[in-house]
Amino acid sequence: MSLFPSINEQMDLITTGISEIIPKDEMVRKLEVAEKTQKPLIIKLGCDPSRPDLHIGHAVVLRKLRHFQDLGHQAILLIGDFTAMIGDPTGRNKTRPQLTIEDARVNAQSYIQQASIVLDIEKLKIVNNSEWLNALNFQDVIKLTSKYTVARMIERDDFTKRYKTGVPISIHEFLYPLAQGYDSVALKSDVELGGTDQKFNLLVGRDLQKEYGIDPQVIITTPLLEGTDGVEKMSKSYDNYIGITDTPDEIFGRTLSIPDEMISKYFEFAVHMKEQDLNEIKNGLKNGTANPRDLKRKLARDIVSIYHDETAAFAAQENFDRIHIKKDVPDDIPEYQLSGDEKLILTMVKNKMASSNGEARRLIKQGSVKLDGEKILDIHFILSIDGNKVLKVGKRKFLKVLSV
RNA sequence: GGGUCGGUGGCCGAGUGGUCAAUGGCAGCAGACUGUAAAUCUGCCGGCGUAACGCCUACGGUGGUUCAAAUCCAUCCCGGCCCA
Repeated sequence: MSLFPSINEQMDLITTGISEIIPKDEMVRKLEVAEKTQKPLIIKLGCDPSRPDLHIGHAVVLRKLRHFQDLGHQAILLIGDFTAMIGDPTGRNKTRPQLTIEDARVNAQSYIQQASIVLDIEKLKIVNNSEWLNALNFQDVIKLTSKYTVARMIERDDFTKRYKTGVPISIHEFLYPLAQGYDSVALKSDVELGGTDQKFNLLVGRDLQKEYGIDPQVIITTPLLEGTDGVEKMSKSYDNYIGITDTPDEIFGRTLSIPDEMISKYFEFAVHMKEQDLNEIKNGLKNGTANPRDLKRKLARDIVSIYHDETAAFAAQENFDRIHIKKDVPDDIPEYQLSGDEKLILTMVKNKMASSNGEARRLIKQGSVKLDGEKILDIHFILSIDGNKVLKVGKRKFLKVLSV
């Protein structure tokens, strides 16, 4: 009995939902060796604990790692606690902030917890790269740097750009790809996963393994999912993300806001829909038989279902309809106990419906504040104790004001 | 080490003695519209108290000149580029 499914079956799963696999025949060869020796392959995925908030864009590659777990291989989640102190320059036009090891630790815990929604945490091996990178002495580092040339390093787009436009590049940033590559040496990884933006770093790992006399890793890149704006890659800094830990209402609403052209890409990579169903959707969109609105609602429900469950998905849809279509009040809204007469402005600031008194006034003047459906335009309005009321600010901030 | 240019609000970037809480863009927020939290248009967009208005805090740090400084001077810190 083999530990693994057939090579073909494995390759089918491995090659779905990815961007590139380099080189493909080596992947097959490694699977053959695994089959022969009955030893699982070591699959490495590095994570950067400088940003602990996972979104469904991260989930694309996490799910790929999960695929390898499901095929019986050894998945390793590498926490870049050491490299976080360097700061990954990838895709940046400026130096990334460097973290302290303590920050990195705390973030890593949160990362792992969120990742466990996607991964089989029981079978997952988690390692910190400080384990071996801390142990390197200066001589080791020099040896490591001697394996790579400046010319190859500045080939990288982001470095080239920064160099040309006079944005500073610190020497330590050159060390990041080398450190990440050294991780592959230390782990003797057979495969390393990463987003397409990680291609350079992944390839460095492959090169370094060769230099250190290790069978070089295959690299698999997954596409970067665009954010809800459909343009920039999903990222917290663009505020176009759907967080893994977001509430069902948030996930639902944010998903609906993606541009129509993104629908099938989201089904493919965020939901990992089966090819057959996916084709159906693509065709429906192409020849106009499918309504993008309905597809998007399904997409939103599917995504909520992944990170919560189906019941939550339908509840979120109902809430959404109530607020945006029927312009009604959602189910659970925060409550606030009024203890006496209070200026409306104060209530708004206290309940974080406005960030300052000035903003609260502005909101009132702009006619975005409603009390029990009635527009309040007087910035001096006083909330008094005469029964419970619902305060609405903007489109989706609600507060139940209790007064007894 | 030398030369030179620069450090402005969340970000980018104008401003070079008073009319500057500081043009413009991005982001953010609100309103209208929409199948949508998208797109578009309009408005707002440092803080505090208002009716027009006032006050406080801000233009790398510190100290100065001046009735008056983001703007001038001194000094320090940080960065880019060029030369060595």
